Amino acid sequence: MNEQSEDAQIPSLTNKDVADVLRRIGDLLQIKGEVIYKILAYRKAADGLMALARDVNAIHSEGGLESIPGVGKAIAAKIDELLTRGEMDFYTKLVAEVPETLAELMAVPDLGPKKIKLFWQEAGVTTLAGLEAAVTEGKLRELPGMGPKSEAKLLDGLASLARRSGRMRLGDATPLARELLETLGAVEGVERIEVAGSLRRMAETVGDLDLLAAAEDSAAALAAFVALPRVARVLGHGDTKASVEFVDGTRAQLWVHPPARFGTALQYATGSKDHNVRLREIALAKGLSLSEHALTPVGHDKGDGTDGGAEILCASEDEVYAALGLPFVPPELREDRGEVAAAKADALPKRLEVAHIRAQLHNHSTWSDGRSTILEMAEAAIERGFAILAITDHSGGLGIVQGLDAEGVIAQRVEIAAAREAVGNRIVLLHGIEVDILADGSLDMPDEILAELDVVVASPHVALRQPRAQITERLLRAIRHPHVDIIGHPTGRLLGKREPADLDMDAVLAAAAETGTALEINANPHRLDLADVYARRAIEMGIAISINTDAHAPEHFDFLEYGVATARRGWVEPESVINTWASERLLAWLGREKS
DNA sequence: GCCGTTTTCGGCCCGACTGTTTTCAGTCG
Repeated sequence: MNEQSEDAQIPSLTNKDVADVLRRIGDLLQIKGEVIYKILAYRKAADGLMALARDVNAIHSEGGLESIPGVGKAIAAKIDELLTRGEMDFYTKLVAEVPETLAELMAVPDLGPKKIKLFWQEAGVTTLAGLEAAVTEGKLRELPGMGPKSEAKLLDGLASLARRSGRMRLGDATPLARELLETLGAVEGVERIEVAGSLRRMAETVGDLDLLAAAEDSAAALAAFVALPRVARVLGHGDTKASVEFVDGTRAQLWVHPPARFGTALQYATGSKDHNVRLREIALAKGLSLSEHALTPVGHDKGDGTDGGAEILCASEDEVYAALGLPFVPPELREDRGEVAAAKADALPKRLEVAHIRAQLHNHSTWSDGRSTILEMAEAAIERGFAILAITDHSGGLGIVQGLDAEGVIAQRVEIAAAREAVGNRIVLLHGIEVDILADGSLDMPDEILAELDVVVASPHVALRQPRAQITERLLRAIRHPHVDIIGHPTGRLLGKREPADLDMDAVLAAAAETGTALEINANPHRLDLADVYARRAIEMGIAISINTDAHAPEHFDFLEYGVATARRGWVEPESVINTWASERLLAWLGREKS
């Protein structure tokens, strides 16, 4: 267990808390007018903390802060101060100089550090409310670079900020993007169209939708894009790209490039920014400058137009990576988390595919909160080609959900048997349970019942806000329980709604590794729990991963692609995922004696 | 402020778009 907060004065800070402070420092320094690279360093350090699979407090107590990517001597000293004293002198002095609330203005679209500084110093604007008042009262009108359009843009931006509810979940963005691809793909002259950006990298949440089309003439595609019925406002419309805001506040942009340059353009637009920086470094080492348009020999005069033959055009991303001497790097890995080095060494993870998943081990029926009968779920699973389906209804302690008690489980056997009869040898139907991990760490079902079930998924549902020591101990008890095969959605997070439980993940992962208990990547797009970074650390520790859709109805099996994507982003290979195993092997594993 | 099969110092992307500009500044990705 993590020793911390012995001094009750100092609140325990999460990785996100520390990252937020660093990010705010970056914003305030930028408003102050500090050199851009110092600002970028703070943001990079914040990113490094967010990508961490370990608790920063644990790393701190080991003296390893500088091992965090983007954290060097200076930032490490500042984090140390923050974690040790709960305060950071540098930050205290900074906010005395630059009002802390100015950082929130950075979220206003089309408002950046220069204007914020101007408004602050010349008009006393320090808050969002103050900005709105200043615009409305015309106080900003006479400032340099301001005009009527800029005023209107600020009011628009403020309204848009108030409307926007943060980032979209992958599961919401994907169907929307597919619809857009279909519509825009049908536009005359569009030869190809793809999603790009964080959506193509299958990040768990997406800020806006990036689309990229290949066409010789960009005008038609861009015109169709800004004329989409769901467009509320056109934010920009140029020769090669346009950006819009939909009626629901979602923002989207479309780039159009010639087909011969589609590869570099797609690579560029997919990012991540840091991955692209790595690639450009490699390109430069080869005497090439990489842009969205082409690979251009350094020194090549782009201005005179007479020497254009020297450009290397790439119609596909394969060609871009090949030109750099690298194998294709799948988009999900492009986060600058070591994938470029792995590509160089030809050591990229084996790619997990949806088709590798043969078993679904966490599913519900009408016996708890599912919408379909056991047989309906089984038939749907057969249709999708699964070899094994486990029905794992909730145990009773959930309160809101009508779950099963011991008698209910026994009664359910009859229907399981009937369903097995009906499906014959078309699928292996397992009788399992999703047993609740109660607030005290005990399981909501007698051991003798659990012992007889084919699969036991143990999940936390209630009291997720317990203090770290308590909720961690609770999970550890479940992990060590002899009959628990899989821990379902281990942190209990709901994207955009509920923060993950304050778990000591080091302890959780160590216990899972020691006992051979599998950890779930829950593919429900509201959860995606474990998150990619933890999944990656889990497989490094030899922990078995189970990817499950937690289906409450047949169509929920479609969530599988999100779970698989999360696993890929965690560098998980097929072998580490028990759902990919041959049936005999998986059944033997489920029937094993735990250590 | 970070980082290194290109460096312990000198890089760290730069082009598109908009609005205010008569030649450029700010923002964004």
